[in-house]
Amino acid sequence: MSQTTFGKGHHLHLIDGSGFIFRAYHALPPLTRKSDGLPVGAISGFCNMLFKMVEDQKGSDAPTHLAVVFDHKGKTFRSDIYPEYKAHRPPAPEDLAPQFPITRDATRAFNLACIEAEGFEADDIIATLADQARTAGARVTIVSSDKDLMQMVGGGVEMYDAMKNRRIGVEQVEEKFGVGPDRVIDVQSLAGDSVDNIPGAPGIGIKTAALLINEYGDLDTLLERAGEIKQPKRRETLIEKADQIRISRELVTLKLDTPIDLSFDDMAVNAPDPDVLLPFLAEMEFRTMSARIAAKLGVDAPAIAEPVSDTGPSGTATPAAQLPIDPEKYETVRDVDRLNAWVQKIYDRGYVAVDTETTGLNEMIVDLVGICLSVEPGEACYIPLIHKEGEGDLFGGSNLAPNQIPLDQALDILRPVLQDESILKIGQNMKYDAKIFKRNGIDIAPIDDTMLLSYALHGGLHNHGMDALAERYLDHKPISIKSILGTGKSAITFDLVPIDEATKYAAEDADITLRLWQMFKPQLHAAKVTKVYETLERPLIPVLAKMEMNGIKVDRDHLSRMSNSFAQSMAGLESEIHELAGRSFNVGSPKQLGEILFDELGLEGGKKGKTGAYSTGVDILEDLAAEGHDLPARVLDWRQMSKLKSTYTDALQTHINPDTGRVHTSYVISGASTGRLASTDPNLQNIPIRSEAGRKIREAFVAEEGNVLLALDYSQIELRILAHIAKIDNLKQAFLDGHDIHAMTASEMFHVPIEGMDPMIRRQAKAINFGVIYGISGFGLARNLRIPRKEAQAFIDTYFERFPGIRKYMDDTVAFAKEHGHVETLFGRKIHTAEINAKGPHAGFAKRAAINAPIQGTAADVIRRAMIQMPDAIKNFPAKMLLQVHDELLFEVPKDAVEETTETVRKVMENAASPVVKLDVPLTVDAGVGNNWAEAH
DNA sequence: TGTTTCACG
DNA sequence: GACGTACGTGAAACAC
Repeated sequence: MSQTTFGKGHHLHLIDGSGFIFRAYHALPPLTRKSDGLPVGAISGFCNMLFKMVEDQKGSDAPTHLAVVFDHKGKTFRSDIYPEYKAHRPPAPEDLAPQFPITRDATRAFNLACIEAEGFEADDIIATLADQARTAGARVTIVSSDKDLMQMVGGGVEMYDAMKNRRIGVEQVEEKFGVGPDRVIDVQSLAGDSVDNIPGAPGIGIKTAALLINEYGDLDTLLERAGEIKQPKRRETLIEKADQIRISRELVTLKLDTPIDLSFDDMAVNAPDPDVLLPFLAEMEFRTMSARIAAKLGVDAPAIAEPVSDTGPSGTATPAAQLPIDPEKYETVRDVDRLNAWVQKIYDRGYVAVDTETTGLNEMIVDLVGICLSVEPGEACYIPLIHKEGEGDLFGGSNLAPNQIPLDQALDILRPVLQDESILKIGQNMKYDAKIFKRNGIDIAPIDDTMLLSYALHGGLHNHGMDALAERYLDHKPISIKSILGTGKSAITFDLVPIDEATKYAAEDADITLRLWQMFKPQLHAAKVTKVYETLERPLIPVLAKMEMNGIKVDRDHLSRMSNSFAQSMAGLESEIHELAGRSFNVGSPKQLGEILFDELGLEGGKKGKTGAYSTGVDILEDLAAEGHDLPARVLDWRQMSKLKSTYTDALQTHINPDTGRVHTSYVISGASTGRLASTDPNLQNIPIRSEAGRKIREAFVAEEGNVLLALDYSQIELRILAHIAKIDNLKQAFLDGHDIHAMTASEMFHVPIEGMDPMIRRQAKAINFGVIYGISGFGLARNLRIPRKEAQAFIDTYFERFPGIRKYMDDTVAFAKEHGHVETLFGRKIHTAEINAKGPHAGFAKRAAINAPIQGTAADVIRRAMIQMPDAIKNFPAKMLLQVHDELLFEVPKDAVEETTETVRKVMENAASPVVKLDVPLTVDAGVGNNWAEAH
């Protein structure tokens, strides 16, 4: 490619290299070079991003020119203007600093231009180049998410946020700043920036700034005419702080004349030179990346010394993801001979990745369509079993496609190996496949689950679905199921997919699963989460599978009667509401309701929310109702009925399985970052109980004839765990003595006797106790108790005085999170806290989550342990475990076995923490029995 | 598809 | 006095 003159027709990419590095550092788990322990996580992420940029941009939109721009170390000219500029920035983390210079080497190794300039920030260089390129008539894409660069957008310059995969044009800038790119500087000068320590005008944020600029045209005019502003506070601020605002403008204005010693021709895109790039990657010991990039460049991967570590049970596994993923290479197994050959491969290897394909997502209903296997990366097969083809007959049935092994015959061949104790079966979300196999007469065991491996390793960092894992850890985007099945009404089921196409999709899943397993399994030990995975995750799979298949009986008629009654009440309320409003409208629309309440009826309690819509949540409506307004009170009643009807009485009926007559939920083991389970389709963990009307819904959950429902729940488990973890002696003692913990708290705080205590006082103490678990704040407590914020803060201060251990626990936990990037439960479960070092409003959020996680997570671990022991503990009883609701287990038991079951289950639950953790407080369990779930509570 | 509201622990 | 805050979930309806 010959470059003569840079300009029209060219496309320049300017990459914010420093931004890339920080994002890579914070987004990825720490990684060190095996040979000498050099931290290389950020470098690895940086290289991956560079490579991705180069690879992704090969289309017509490809850059013709590209430069990676870095911040130069040391002070910039902005510090001379304003010494406080970025003065509060902490130094880079210790394990990041040594990686900075190497990222420059990496850039050059990829054959990309690398620019930095002393005394200037990367943003200035980017701005200067973008401006010059724009003038020359070229297109420019700035790869960065830094809002300071938004002033450059327009006239052929766009930004691209690589993390969010989002282009930022003039429209997006207007969204963010409320003004066009040409006025961004003005708005920033007024709003300032706490992160960079740009003062701006105190009391004025982006919203107000945009308002002012839009009204007066530009900053100079605004400052000139500041005296005309109506609001006294604003007027004074703008007059008094005019100099400060002008300094802020200097700080936020990017330089368009930064000295740059490269020409555009130096930035022309050229392919990397394998002889330069691969030795660099080898030096970094990036094994997987070297292999992948070598493959892309069409050369052999360099040899890198194998680290001394076990890669799996056989110890001879191919390193994960070394081969490119090529769906064309997978085999379709169509006859018994080939299937037997695969079984032999499995025995030779000792483990196999397995994936089932079905006609849908509901494991209790769907049919098994096919099975995929993989024993080695890149080598996988699909065994189609009941694929259909042709037009089908008049009854909607279709003909079985030819050349498929009959279902039963295939299962008979696979059964021995799938049940073989010496063969490990690996799956992604194995609970699903285990249930499918169980319904087809196969008890698959032993098993490993890549979803749960990832959960144990990376809990809190990201979700653990296969697509996310493949993209993040294998840098591969799997074929989407939507592209195979279509969407919406025209979607088909998997048995209707042509077998050739099905093979590519399905076998790829098994291939990916195997690669993920080869990557994750050896990491458990180093991450110190082997125990977590082996005792809290993996053994839960069969327990939950059994519970879910048990299901719970639901009385359809009861629900149906309630639906009718709710419908009637709602109709009555609706006409009342319309009359009060003076016109008819959709009561279910928060937007319309807000307009009626605040615009048409003129009630107080204005706007909020980022969309600008009125907020009409319970809090607001209750306040209005308390002031004596009828309409909001009626709406609250209507809302409650609408919720109960749509979410429960109506929806639950549709979840009754026609074969079993019962409702089967599905628990997501890796759903909650803390270790809690999540229940879906339907969610049986949020069945109403707090309100009288809602409670009736629990009556529909019933026991089979001759049986009763038995509910056992931990009493105050989170507060007990808090007392233990934070070492609060008087709290511990109260639990040991069996005292009313909220009354005792109130007594300690307000010096009132427990006997004859005012219920209001106890209520407040209770709110504080719960608040502590959630990472208390004056604001939150004030809102919860509906008291002034000052009072709430005073309560909290008193609380911390009386229980100083709590303060220490909170501070220590946040400090631990900041240092390690995660917090831990008493059982060693790690909950990563990626945002903990974030700035701005994010920070408070992350802190509270970090404070809460060890408490909520330890409680979750305890009940997991109880559940895992349960099948063995009750194996001689005719009892069935049906549901888990965070601190409660629900059983279905024949009437005559209730007492012995209760005592056995109670014992297991109360002792579930030991012997691993010896709690200083006893765990106690309350039990209830009844013909339905409401009675059992 | 994202937002709002509300059900639970 | 800038911003927005109790922690963890899932589902349904509305609005775009």
